Amino acid sequence: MQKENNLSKNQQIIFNLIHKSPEPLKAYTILFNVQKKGIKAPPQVYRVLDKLVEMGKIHKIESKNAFVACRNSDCEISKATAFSICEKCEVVDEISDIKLSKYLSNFNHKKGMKFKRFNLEFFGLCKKCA
Amino acid sequence: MQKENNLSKNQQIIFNLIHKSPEPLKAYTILFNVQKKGIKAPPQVYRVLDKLVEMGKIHKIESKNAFVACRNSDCEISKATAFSICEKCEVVDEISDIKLSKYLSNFNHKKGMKFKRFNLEFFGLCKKCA
DNA sequence: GTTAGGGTTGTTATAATATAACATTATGTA
DNA sequence: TACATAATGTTATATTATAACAACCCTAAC
Ligand SMILES: [Zn+2]
Ligand SMILES: [Zn+2]
Ligand SMILES: [Zn+2]
Ligand SMILES: [Zn+2]
Repeated sequence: MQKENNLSKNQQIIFNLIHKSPEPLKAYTILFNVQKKGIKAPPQVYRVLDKLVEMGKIHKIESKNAFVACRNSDCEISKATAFSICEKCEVVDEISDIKLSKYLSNFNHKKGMKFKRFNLEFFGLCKKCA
Repeated sequence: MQKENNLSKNQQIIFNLIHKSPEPLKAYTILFNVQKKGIKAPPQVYRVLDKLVEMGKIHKIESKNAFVACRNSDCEISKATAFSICEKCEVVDEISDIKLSKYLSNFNHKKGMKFKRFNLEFFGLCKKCA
């Protein structure tokens, strides 16, 4: 089994790349960037991405089909994620706001559905672009 | 200019299809279903989908790349959307909760970003599947 | 040490989602 | 009419993601 924080070779390569990127990375951008390290085909990238998401090391920005490293002590394994996204410069920040997270985690659906997880994406203009 | 609630031919065809569907529809499912009505190519579908989203008549469920009709008086032109998604049966419901909507619309990012729009997706098990 | 199982990797092919680019046709309005 | 704008039609292609199968590397049990 995978020891905590002990990533396999490909996982380490791809996580490093995402972690040091200032912006969300798309799967094929990642592929292009790791081909010199021997990762040659899409399935290799997507497998690692799936695994890293599952571990809470990265998150998928659904509206952009792109991936960012978790900046928030691995987000309880990705159960509660929130992002701000600038519509102009496309900068993405992970929001870590305990109150917001608590509020949403405790939100109860009228229809009695029990939530295990949420993802929230805010859009607007960042300070620089406003 | 487009009069309110006055959709063009293709817009009407595609909106009707989505509106009467009990579940989110994907673009190519829509394409398949409207080919007998003369809409033959992907760009025709995607153009209409973009327009209907812009009008707030439908919403895109980003995590599923699928579209649902707005059940909530057109959601202030899609500025504030929230959905519950069952991870087992995949049923999707639009959440209309004034308090939640107010809370999120008034949420202010620490970094001073001014939000214009948000999308929230909750995941869990619906009553039937729980 | 051998064997069996799980996790990871490598590889080819293909499926599914989405857009570029350009020509044409309708609709509203000056 | 004549112009502008929105909507449509069409071909080709780009982008995102998965299926399917073989090989390899651990480690734990026998
Ligand atoms: Zn996180
Ligand atoms: Zn910006
Ligand atoms: Zn709505
Ligand atoms: Zn269900």
